[in-house]
Amino acid sequence: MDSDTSRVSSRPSSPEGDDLFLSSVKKSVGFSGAVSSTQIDSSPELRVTDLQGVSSADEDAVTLKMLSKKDRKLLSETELQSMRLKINSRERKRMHDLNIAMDGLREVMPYAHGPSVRKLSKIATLLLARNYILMLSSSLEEMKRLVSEIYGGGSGAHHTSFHPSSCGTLTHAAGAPLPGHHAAVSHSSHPVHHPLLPPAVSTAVSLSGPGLSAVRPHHGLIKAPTASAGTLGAGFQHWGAGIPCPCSMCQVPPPHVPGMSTVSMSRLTSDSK
DNA sequence: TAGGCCATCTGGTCCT
DNA sequence: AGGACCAGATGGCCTA
Repeated sequence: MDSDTSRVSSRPSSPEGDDLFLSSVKKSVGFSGAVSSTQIDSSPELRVTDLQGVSSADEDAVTLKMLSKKDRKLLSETELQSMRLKINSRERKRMHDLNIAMDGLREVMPYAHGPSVRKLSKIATLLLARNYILMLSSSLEEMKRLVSEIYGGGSGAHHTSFHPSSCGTLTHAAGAPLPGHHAAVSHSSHPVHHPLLPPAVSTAVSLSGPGLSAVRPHHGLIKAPTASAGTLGAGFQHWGAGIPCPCSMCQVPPPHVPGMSTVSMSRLTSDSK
């Protein structure tokens, strides 16, 4: 959702000017080593976004990286510079890939897409994604429960016939939402259709959530979370209709929404050492 | 002008 | 050894 056109265009997350920079560097600097690596990389005009095409510099960097740290101290300015440039290039590429992934996440988020809409910030994207996943998980659970009640014939229709319609699940599709609930959501300019709900109960996934109070609302697109937004850890919040209901009946933990601690990221676990 | 967001550089650490 | 990952620092752009 590259909605922030002005910003995106003026400051693309993807280094598209690699070739241009490469040529400019070759021209103006020529890898003579006359300019420090800091100067080269920091200068907008001389920024080298991808030096992997520079075979000579690359070879130097590879060769130099085989040397010990002691040896590196003895390296010439040019050699160190080449090394730095290559490392910087890799880091840029890594961050570029991260931004691509972030854009991909934005695209699937229930948020207004369009050239006139500002792009979600990274933190907002992550938090919205989290809330969205929680909402979907809750909805799925509710679906399962409903299906089991319908076809299972169980007597435990604990609240199929009566339940706050604000829960925003299929159970309440025919009901009118509670005023309070909707008031809490109402990103009315960016309605989001609940993936499991008919348009009549479509809702919006709010960014309000743990830590979000510190996130600046995106320039009017995202209403600043109200003080009513509690912590997710204490239970689901009423981010809005369609958001997991906090009532005792609905407050079923999502079918194992993997928290950060359980995500199979060896890196994360190893970091706790 | 202040503050938010971002890209980039950089040095360090960890993993393969 | 080489690369990935991370976090701090820095500076630019944009909006309120």
